[in-house]
Amino acid sequence: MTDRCEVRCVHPQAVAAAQQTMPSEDVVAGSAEMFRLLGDPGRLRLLLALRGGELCVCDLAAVTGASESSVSHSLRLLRANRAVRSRREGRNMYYALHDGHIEQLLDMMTAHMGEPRDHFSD
Amino acid sequence: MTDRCEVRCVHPQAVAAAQQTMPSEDVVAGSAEMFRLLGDPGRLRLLLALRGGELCVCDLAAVTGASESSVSHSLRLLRANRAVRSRREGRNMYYALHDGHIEQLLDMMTAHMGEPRDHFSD
DNA sequence: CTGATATATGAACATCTATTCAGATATTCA
DNA sequence: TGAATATCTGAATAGATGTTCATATATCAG
Repeated sequence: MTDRCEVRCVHPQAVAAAQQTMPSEDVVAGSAEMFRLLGDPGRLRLLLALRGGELCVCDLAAVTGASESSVSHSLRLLRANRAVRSRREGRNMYYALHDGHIEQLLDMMTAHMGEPRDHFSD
Repeated sequence: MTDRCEVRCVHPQAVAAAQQTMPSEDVVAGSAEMFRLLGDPGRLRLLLALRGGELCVCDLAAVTGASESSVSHSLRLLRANRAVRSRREGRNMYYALHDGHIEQLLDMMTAHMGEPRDHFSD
């Protein structure tokens, strides 16, 4: 990564300042990946359903309207990225939100989306 | 939407409770769309760069390393979904985070990603 | 063990998406 | 006006992604 940039129209100090506050590559990649997981309506519904407490796979399928196979695939992704954790009880697997951060993100976003929009901003 | 579900293994009261706390379809779709926008590393970098204040397109291209065309496409999406707002000054377009909610989401996620991970959770 | 149930998994496929490239638009300056 | 600069836009394309279907695994009841 060089300090020189190819373009000619830059405000150098603003660019330098922005580069310094940019999180590490790992944090950026991890954050993007987590946001991406939350960015699918099916997966998001799964997580929203889990805000009230743990549910098993077929419960989640019933709540969200997706197939159990699709739900299972989604949960695997979510678990691999620590968005949910799982617990087996007999034949059932119970899934829950992994931690409070996830729930905070969900609540913040849904609250934001529920607010009336301001026309005069662009 | 019927109250009856096709599967036989459900815990009916847990499912009913989860369905009641599920946000409206609009809120779910809007939230997913916003999360999806944040879920691309290129777009996420743009937003992170804007935490320190407004920048023009070629500044953003320089900070993130993406082409100006790609940046412009990304900004259009972000603006259409109210993640950023724009302001023209002469030949330059200055972009800024649309509101504090966006910044909160970014900060919460990057802070979460920066934390050390707990091995004993699954 | 055998059958039934709940979940997980792999492959295939159709769909979506981000980038690039070429060219259009808008603004400034001479 | 015409040249130069900054940004935008549409089309095309290569790659990623979510779902389905079929099948595998795991647990329990008898």
